[in-house]
Amino acid sequence: MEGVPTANRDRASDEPDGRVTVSAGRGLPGRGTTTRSTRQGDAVSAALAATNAFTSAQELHAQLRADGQPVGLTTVYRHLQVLADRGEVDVLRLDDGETVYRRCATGSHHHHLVCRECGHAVEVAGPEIERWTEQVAAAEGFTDVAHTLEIYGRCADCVSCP
Amino acid sequence: MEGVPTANRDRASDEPDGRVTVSAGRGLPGRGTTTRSTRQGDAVSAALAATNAFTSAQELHAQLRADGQPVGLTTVYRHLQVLADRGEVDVLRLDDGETVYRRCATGSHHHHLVCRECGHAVEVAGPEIERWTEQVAAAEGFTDVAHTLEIYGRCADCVSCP
DNA sequence: AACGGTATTGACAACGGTTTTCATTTCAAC
DNA sequence: GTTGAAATGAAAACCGTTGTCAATACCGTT
Repeated sequence: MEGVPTANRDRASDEPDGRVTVSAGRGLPGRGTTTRSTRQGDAVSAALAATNAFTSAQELHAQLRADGQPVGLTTVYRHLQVLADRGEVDVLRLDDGETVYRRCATGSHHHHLVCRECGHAVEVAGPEIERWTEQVAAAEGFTDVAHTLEIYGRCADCVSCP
Repeated sequence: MEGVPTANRDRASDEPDGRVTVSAGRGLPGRGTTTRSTRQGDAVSAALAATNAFTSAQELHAQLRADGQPVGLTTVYRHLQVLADRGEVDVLRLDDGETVYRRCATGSHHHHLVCRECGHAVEVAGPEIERWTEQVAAAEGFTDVAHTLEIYGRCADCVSCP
C-alpha cells in the first residue's frame, strides 16, 4: 500500500582503488563517468584518503578550501557520488540527514563502528550476522535481501574531552 | 576531526500504547507534549494503527486526505514526532532521505525486515546480534554504544507483480 | 450552557542538504 | 596549436522537514 523507496547501502567493489583513468582508449566512456584526471578530483580523493573518519561533502569542501585547494561544493558532491557508485567509498546516511563518506580499506562486505563525536570508524566483519539476516529473511519469504548495520558510540579518544 | 552528529535509533518504550491522555491533573504538562485528544491526533494514530507498513508523513497526509479526514501536513509531522519521542512508533530513515514511521507491536528492542516495495515490515529480535555488537564495541574501546540494523528485501506478496 | 485560558491546528515561509542547470574552463587526442 | 568533449562551479531549483503565528478547538470551570 504505502511504499518504501530505495533503502539499503551494501555493495562489494571490484576495482581495487585509486583514481582510475579507465582505458579511454577510444569510444566507450568510463564506468561511473569521470574519466579525466583533474586537480579537483585528485584533491577530493586525497582528502578522503587522508582520514579514516566518515566525512560529509560540506566538511570536505571546507577542509579543502582551508587547505588552499578550493573545490566547488557541487564538484565535491559529484566526485563523492562517482566514488560511491564505483564502490570506492562507503556511504552512511546519518539520522540528521547528512550523508557521510569514507574510503574503506576492505573491499569486501563489512560494517562500521562509528564514533558519534569525531566520525572515526573501524571496519568490522560479522559472518554470523550475514548468516543470521539471510536466515531471517528466508524464513519470512523475503528475497533480494540486503541489510544495513552500523554501530555508534564514543571512541576512546573522545572520552577524554567531554 | 570531522564530526558525525546524532545517529542511531534505538529506544525501548514504557507506555504500552494508544492515545494517552496523561494525568493532566494540574500543572505538569505531559511527557512528549500533546495532552488533549483531537480529531487530527486520533486520525494520525488510527492511520498508523491500520497498517503494519513503514509509512512516511507525506503518505499518511495523502491517505488521510483521501479518507476524507484531512489533516494538515504540519500537524501530521508534529504527531509523528511526538509519537516517536514517546517511543510509540519506530522511525526509519531511508536512503533517499524520507523518514518513515511504524507502530510496532513489540515494545522492547527489535529490528525490522522491511519490504522495499510496499513497506511491509516484520519485527525481528536477535539477541545474538545485540551481544555481538556490544562485544565488538567493547573490544575497540567504544562506549555509550547503540546500533542500527534493518534488513531490506522483497516480501512474498510483492514477488507476484514485477 | 456559556466562558476562558491554553493546547492544537494549518497555511505559509524558512531551512538545510543535495541536485540541476548551464555558461565557462580545462583536458587530452589529434 | 586546434578542437570537441568532459569537468567545473555559481546560482537556482528541489524536497523533505521544521518554524512561525494568527485562528481555532478542547475541556475544566462557572
